[in-house]
Amino acid sequence: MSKGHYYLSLQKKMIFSTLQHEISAILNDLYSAEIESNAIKLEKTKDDFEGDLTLVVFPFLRISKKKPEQTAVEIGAALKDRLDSVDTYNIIKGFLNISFKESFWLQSIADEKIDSNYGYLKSDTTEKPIVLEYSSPNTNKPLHLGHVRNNLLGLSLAKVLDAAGKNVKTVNLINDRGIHICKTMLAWQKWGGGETPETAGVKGDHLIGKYYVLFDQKNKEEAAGGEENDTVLMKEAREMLIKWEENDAEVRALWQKLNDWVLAGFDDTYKRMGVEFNQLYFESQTYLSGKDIVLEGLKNGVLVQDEDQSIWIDLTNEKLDRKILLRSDGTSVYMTQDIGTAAKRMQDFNAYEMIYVVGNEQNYHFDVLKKTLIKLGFEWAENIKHFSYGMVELPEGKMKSREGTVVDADELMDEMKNSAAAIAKELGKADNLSNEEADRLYEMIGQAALKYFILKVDPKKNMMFNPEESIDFNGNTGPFIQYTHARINSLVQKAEDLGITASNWNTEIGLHDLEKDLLVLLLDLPQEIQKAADTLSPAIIANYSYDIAKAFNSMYQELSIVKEEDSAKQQNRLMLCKATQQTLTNSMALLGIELPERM
RNA sequence: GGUCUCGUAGCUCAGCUGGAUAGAGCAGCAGCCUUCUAAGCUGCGGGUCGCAGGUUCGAGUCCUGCCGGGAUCACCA
Repeated sequence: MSKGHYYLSLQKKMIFSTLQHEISAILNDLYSAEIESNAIKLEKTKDDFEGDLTLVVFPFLRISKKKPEQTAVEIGAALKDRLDSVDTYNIIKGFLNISFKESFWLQSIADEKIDSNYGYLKSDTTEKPIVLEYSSPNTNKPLHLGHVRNNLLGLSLAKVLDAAGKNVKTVNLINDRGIHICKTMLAWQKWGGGETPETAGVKGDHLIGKYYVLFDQKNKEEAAGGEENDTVLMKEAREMLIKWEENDAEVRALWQKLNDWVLAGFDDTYKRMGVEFNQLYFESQTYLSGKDIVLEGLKNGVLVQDEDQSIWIDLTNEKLDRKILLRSDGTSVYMTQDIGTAAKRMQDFNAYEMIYVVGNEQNYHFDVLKKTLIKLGFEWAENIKHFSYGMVELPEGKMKSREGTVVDADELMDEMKNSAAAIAKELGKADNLSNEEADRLYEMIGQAALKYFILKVDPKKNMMFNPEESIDFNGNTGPFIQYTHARINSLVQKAEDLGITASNWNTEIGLHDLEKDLLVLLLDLPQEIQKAADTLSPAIIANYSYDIAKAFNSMYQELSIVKEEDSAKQQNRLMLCKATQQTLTNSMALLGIELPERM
């Protein structure tokens, strides 16, 4: 299913399928062998060799019964004979490198409409949606670097899937209840002195985070090295939780007030990152769900009950373990809740597929969840996908809230912005900008730096976040791509000022190698989006964008537009610049990154 | 201990699902701004792809074993 041709854009598809078809016919002609045309593999020719596409002939030696070189010569000659678009070919060992005519490439890009929709498929909203859950924070502390990776991945995945023509719905399940909230409530009540985000002058989530830490400190003091669960404070917190569950008016009011502060704080952070959801779920409303399903499963004999009345699923035959679903006292656990919310969400959206963006430390949990749901008879659970991403590590090791090594999301974004401002001032980039324009620009650059730094890494892998490297805006970074865009913008502007305009490609003239490299790359956007959607990897888009920026800058360095004397060439070059600008805009938008006109 | 996962240049990462001489960025060194933005471009140095076997025309990529790092295996969430 994931054959090479599967990912291709219309243009590339035509090139590939035509070639495959012709090669298949040639093999039949020359060696009377029947080979399915889509079984013929073509790949991009490596940079070190001349050519556009390469056919590896080794697999055909069995049917040609000839040496690799000779087989390649025969196929190459026949191909040139049959296809007008083929310019030349060369053979190195068993590799047949095929070059197309420049006019063919120019015609290919002329046939693509490179506008703000280039590369994007229209989403079919009548299709059953893919429901994408991400973020899913606890309301007892502000968002940190780990959440940032989650949020950025979720944000980008939603855009990538949408661009690939999927109907995507995003949801956020907010963990707003439980013992951790009661701890902060208690701490605020005891030592807060009525402090609010307004009086304290801090965001609500940060204020609450302070009390969560304070509770921990006070509790440690009380325990004095002993059992931290046996303190009076912990007892009070547990009592508060019980009151909460009993709907005690006073406790509920306090809980509501503090949660609202936190959620308002999250909203600011989300807005700044560009994170949005189609629907929010709150655990305070869903935490009881799942129980009915479990009891039903027990009745059906899918689940087992121990002597102490606790209910379990036995997955030892699935290479997993036994897992508890209802405690002996009849209360539910995390898994129970997840079973319930999955079923609810399935109903709410009539989902085709449900994707959970959750860190890889929960691989086992989702394995169990999925298999349990399937055993319980929910066929749709086959379409549950745990998008498991790696942890973010710091140079000094893992983030530990107790050791104060947690990187706060808001502070991080501020630092990125400040770095952008400092560098811009040093380089004199902002001299002609108003204060507001400059401020917007620094924010845009800071965001790009952070987002790109995190999204360019394969999501499955653990990644290292080095603060010093993250504020380096040279090389393979978001600001580098933004800079490329700003350069093009300025260039196009300049050309227009000089009366140089272009709205069509001249397909019958020559192309410089540097122009052709860029042009061919631009034609890849649709297939890169498909690939990113299929593999759920924004990193593919990031690396592709970088390749474009690099190819452009190389060309920019060598070839001038305003000085070009051949006006047909000049127009093509201008067209190429505009196409590059648009392609970069479209690809970076999938990462939630905006590109400035100037910088 | 069981299961999963990762190991590519000094550092951070790519490597198109098995193809050619393994590539970028950062860091280091050397060049390029009176000419479209030098947050740029060009070049140099830097590798036993953790180790050992296997599969085949061909392995960084697939299989097995070992070494090393990480995660997970709660009547926590």
